[in-house]
Amino acid sequence: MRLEEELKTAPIKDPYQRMMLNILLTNYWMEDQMSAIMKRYALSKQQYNVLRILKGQKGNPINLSDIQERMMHKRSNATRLVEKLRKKGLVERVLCEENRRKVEITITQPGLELLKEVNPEIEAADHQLAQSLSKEEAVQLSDLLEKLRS
Amino acid sequence: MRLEEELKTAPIKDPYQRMMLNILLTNYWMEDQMSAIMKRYALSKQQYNVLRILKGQKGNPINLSDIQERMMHKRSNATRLVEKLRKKGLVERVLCEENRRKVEITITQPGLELLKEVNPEIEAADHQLAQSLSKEEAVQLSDLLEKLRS
DNA sequence: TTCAAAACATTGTCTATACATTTGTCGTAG
DNA sequence: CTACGACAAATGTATAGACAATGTTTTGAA
Repeated sequence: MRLEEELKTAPIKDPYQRMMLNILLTNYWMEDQMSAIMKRYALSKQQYNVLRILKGQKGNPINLSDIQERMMHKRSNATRLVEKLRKKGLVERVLCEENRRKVEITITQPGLELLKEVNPEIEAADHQLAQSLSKEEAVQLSDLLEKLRS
Repeated sequence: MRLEEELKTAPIKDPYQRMMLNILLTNYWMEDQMSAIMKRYALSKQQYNVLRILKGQKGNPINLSDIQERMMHKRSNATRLVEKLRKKGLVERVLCEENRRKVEITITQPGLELLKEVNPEIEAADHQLAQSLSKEEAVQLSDLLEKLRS
């Protein structure tokens, strides 16, 4: 949907500024949809993000600062995020013995099972949201975004 | 920059999910940069957003629910946002006499002057951030995003 | 005419985020 | 061996955001 129409604003002439606003708006649009799913599982998007990172570890523990590095929102507080996941029994914290400054985090069985439930829904939502684009267009969009960030 | 490299994750095969993550990541990347500018003017991104909407009104007042409708973050709290801007003297609130449920908001002279200072910086930042894309690519990216949201 | 519903805005509360500071641990130069 | 800087995590605090509940004013149908 056309940016100006959606924001009910006058035409934005500068193509770069228009692109930036389009990215912001699309992001909000996506988060709107996604948060509906997350909410049903009582996960914030950051919590889901962390769980996915842990799953990507395939059983290997990872410490807090490495989690933080892999999160999108670098500024959010990994300690408290993980603590919330721990209280729900989705992750485990173990003090690292070799280097006691570090804390190793692993996903638990219940955490894995939760992901097994949530992931297909997310994937379905991704497809549903993206239904107006072909696969080729999706690839093209990724390419442009990656070029933008380069 | 390649998504997987940036998130230090295994290859994401599904092109739609990859695109979605790319949008999220690009958005974070942009907000990171933008918030640096906003902070120097002590404006949150939503506050800036509201000021821009008001400026787009060209002096005509607009009420709170119309502001909310034009904001990207529909869920944020227009009352409190505007109240913060009012405390800084950037906007004015007048109770609408014809329909006393409404409150009319207008941008003040200091508000306009602040925008006159901030906008060029934002525009410059937009261009600087987007320097790796041609104008044509920026247009193409906007088109794809708008098609995605259609 | 009246009153229930709708429209607008405000307020309250809980959680998330940003940012700075503090605490505990390690490595190493002197 | 020890003092200091760097590192990793935890904590404190202020602000923003989400969401529900509430308070007014207007509207429109019975």
